[in-house]
Amino acid sequence: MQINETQSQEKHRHAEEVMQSLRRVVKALHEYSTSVEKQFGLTGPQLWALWELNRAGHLSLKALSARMHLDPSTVTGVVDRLQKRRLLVRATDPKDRRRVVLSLTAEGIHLLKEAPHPAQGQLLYALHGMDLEEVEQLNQTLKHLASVMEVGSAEARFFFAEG
Amino acid sequence: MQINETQSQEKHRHAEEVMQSLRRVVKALHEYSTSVEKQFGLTGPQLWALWELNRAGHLSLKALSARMHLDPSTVTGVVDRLQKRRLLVRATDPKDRRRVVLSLTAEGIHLLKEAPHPAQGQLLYALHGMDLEEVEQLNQTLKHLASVMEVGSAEARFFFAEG
DNA sequence: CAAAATTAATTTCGATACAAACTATTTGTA
DNA sequence: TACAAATAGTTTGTATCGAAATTAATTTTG
Repeated sequence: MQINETQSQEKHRHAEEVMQSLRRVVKALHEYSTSVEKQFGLTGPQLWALWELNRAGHLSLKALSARMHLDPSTVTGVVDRLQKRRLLVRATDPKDRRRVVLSLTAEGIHLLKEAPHPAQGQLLYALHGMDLEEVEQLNQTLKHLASVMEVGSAEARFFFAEG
Repeated sequence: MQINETQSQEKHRHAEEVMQSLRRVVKALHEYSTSVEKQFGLTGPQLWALWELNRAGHLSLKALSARMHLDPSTVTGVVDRLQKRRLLVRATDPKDRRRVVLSLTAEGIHLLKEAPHPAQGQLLYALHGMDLEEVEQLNQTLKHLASVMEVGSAEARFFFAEG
């Protein structure tokens, strides 16, 4: 098991660096997000919510939060702020009165046309400066990483001890 | 410029998926973090701060926030909570009385010995299930991405319009 | 059909995260 | 040396984020 031992240690080292990089990427995204906020008055998540809503036509709050991979309680807050600015409306679904159906207002649609893509210009810009091959690789590997991490929620709790 | 046009569009598509993956990864990390919190009473950032402090012996608040890629005002809050739990102490540097020097208490050192690695078991677990080659690739590409994104703060603001 | 379980959304609470404003101290300069 | 500029840390204010508890409506079950 010599090889596996060594590999495990190497992965350990890589994990720390991957963590660092993820932090840096998230921070860069945040910086870009606040610069957009100054121009459009919308934060990243707010813009993202509008975008998903526009793409789908209308969505329940639960459906929206599923698409955004966010907790409903988080999305409630985001929607609150968008509603306050009259960019979307809440309506009760008559078929199921628990459900809240969200749809864009004309104002919301108009604003979206002027706003940047929510996939974050910072990221677009960065990917622009990379080889297509590298971009595809990144996409592929990140997707793999995400799916493995989602599955491994329970197992991971008992894993760190051996690392 | 046919090829470059096509490449740009493809990168655009990839950007959206990369964004999605990043969100999913961050969420998975958070989920792991809260599961650790239940066992050790420490959040991810808190554990991370202790870890960095232990590695360095002692650090000013600014130095700690630099290592963590976090704003000093954020770290102030994290340190507040750690100090309240007597896991570290603040001391004024006599050579420069603006500086606050942080060091672990015996209790903090003791707790660290039982705690998991702050690089997040979830991530370790996931990387464990991937080929070493893929892990190295991911590390490399993410590092590249992070550095390009950090540099491109200003340029990116004017880039999204053309995307 | 009535009680129990489930589901959708919200509220509350605490942590993270940063910008901007502020205090205190140190350094640079005129 | 006195005054301006820079630096370290904190405070304040706002947004994000999720867990846990809550409310209201629907579905399942006994």
